[in-house]
Amino acid sequence: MKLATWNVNSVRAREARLCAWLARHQPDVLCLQELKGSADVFPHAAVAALGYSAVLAAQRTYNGVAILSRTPAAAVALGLDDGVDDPQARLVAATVAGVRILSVYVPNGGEVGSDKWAYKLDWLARLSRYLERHARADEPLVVCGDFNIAPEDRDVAVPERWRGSVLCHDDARARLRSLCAWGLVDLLRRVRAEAGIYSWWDYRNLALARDDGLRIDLVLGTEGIRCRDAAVDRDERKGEKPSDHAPVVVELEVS
DNA sequence: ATGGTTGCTTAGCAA
Repeated sequence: MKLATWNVNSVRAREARLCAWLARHQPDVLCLQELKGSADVFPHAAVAALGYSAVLAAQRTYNGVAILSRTPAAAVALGLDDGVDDPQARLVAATVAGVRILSVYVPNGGEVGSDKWAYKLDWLARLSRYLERHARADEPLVVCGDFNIAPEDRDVAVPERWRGSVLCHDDARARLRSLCAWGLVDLLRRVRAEAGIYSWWDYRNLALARDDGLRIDLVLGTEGIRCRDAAVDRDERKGEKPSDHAPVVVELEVS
């Protein structure tokens, strides 16, 4: 199974790029984050013309996640389903070809110490509880998306500058480790150990030209998911009107 | 260095 995850930073602004990318790479599954629009603005017809169907958790203006697949998704579920009154569309789950797939957009967190920061840490704890309630570590499961966390310093071009920030803070990293302790591994790190692999570069300060990036888009998998290959499509960050994130592509084997 | 850029929505917020 070829699976990719991509924060598109508005699906409307990225429709042409999204369709071109799908046609070129033809993944079995593509998880999207930051649709930034209600369900009615999603380009269902355009992706259908390329052979994909999409399921989404969407809202106006902010957030929004989707799972696109060539074989239709089953058992679609939206949100964290924990009784919390939370209008933010940050999780969609579906089963494709026997694999349970979660497309997640973890809160950015604003500034450390802010309300948004508390929401981020709480959201990560709620995601851990979601897995405990709705999933099993001994079944094939992928949790992928924009985690807004660089797991380790090797995932950051200039670790000193980002130390203590919302993307690198120890508390956020600890929540991610807790999530993984349930039974998930960072699949890219099963096949690539080197530093210098990033998935997000700020639009500002010529970050891409200086390769001043962070790897905050992750594909986590249970033991039954083997990763044969993983890479970031850095070229997709270049050219006219790119997202500030590049797609992460993994080749999986399900056992 | 509290800047810088992009997108949504209409000047300000979020990232």
